[in-house]
Amino acid sequence: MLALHDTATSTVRRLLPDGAREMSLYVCGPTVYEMPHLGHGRALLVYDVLRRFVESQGVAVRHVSNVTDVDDKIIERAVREGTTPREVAERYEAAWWDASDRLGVLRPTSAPRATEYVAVMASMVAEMVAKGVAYVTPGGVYLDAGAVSDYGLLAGQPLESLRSGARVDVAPEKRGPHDFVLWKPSKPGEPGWDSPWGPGRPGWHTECVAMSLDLLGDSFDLHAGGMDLKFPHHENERAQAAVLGRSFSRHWMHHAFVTAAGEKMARSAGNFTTLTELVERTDPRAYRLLVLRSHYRQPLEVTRSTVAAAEEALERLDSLADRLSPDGQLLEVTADPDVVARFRSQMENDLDTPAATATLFGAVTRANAAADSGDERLSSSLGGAVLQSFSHVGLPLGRLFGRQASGPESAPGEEATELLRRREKARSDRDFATADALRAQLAEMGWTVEDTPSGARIRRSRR
RNA sequence: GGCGGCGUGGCCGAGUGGUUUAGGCAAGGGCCUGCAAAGCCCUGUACCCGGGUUCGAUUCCCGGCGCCGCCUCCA
Repeated sequence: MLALHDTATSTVRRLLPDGAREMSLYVCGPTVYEMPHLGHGRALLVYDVLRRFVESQGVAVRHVSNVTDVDDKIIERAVREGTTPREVAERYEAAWWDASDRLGVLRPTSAPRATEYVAVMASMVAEMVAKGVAYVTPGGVYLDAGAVSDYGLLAGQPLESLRSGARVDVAPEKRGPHDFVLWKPSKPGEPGWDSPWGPGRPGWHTECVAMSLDLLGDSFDLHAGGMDLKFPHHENERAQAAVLGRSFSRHWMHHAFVTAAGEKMARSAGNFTTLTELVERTDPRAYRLLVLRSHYRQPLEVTRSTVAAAEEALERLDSLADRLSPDGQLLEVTADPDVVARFRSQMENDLDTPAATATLFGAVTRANAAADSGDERLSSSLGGAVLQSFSHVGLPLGRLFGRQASGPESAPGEEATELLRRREKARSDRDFATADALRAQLAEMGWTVEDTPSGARIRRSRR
């Protein structure tokens, strides 16, 4: 059974009860005011791997992830560009899903937008005001954090030691330093909705509570997001749920960041590479492999060179897949049960994807060795376990799945085919000078030729 | 200032009180090949520094040094 690190208890503990057939998952989604970057890509991949793995074990996943489409940053950008917040949000939401799709990430089962939930959020705020745990000021409606007995659980330290206002001014109307805004007034011209507290918009922390409770129920299995969301965002979500008497998430998962030259990659820091750029430049599966080869709670350095190394590693995997199954059809073989079991138990141990992929790479070597020595049964069962296990975490193997497979460059054109045919002829005539010249010509065109016992094979060269 | 984490061979990245040990990429040697490519085999005496515990520490403890994250919007 899958055990996962839980931020609330700082322990690795079982995620689902025995015999569970369904899992409910809430992942905090993006604020759509800028292009998604590599860090978002890692988030997308980490939770996609989790979801697919759980599903491969026969558990259905209800996966909700929000899109924040009303926010100060969106408004700022719209003002700067002389367009509407709505146009900005639509543009970057489209970019988000496009990048997600290209990474091979499953869409959430629901992806609600903040603007679609304003009424629900407003009534939630009203409920908190009615209960006397929230108060109204000219600068907005605030939740009294003091009303929550265990406020600060996810922060992992005493509240007094938090440096409120150390880096940013505390709003003067706040009664307590940890109080946070539930509803903020809109200035004229900004997006706003009518409310008992005047035209305004909901605070960010209210969004995810409203959506998760509404779509997953009062109590659900897992709430997830980046490390930076632990506090205050997730803490504040908990606070609202607590105050409303809802039990909320049973487990909290937080993943570590992508770093660039050791520093956190962030849109606000400006040190980011766009996800769109990555998936255009490389095989998106390489990024998934890179993510799989590190642990989700450790920072991951993503550079051209680490991505390139992942592409080479992927090449090794694809080669095996093609060797065992040149037509791309998964072989009807018994996947080696030891490899499958080992992979599974490593995955179940807090998603130990580095160990699990190491197991698979070990099986790749053994599968190739078996194939070299003509043991087809062994190589297929080992290789089958590799292909099956990787597919369970969203990584289909074989060059048919590579980026070239879908592009215009995927298949050799007439010219390349003709050169290859002539080279085969020259080789059978033992005219190696001509054969080598033709191979060089193909290399010029970006093709690598491999001679196999069953004839020559051609594939795209790496540059 | 508080809290959390990190420092591993050329690079990325796991892990562990001692036998053989991640794994990938890159590099060198070999096998295979007409030559290659792919594949297989072999090769690196890595664990920030200083103490301590121990028969033995990269792994545990203490003290340094360096780096990063959160406490503000942020995956």
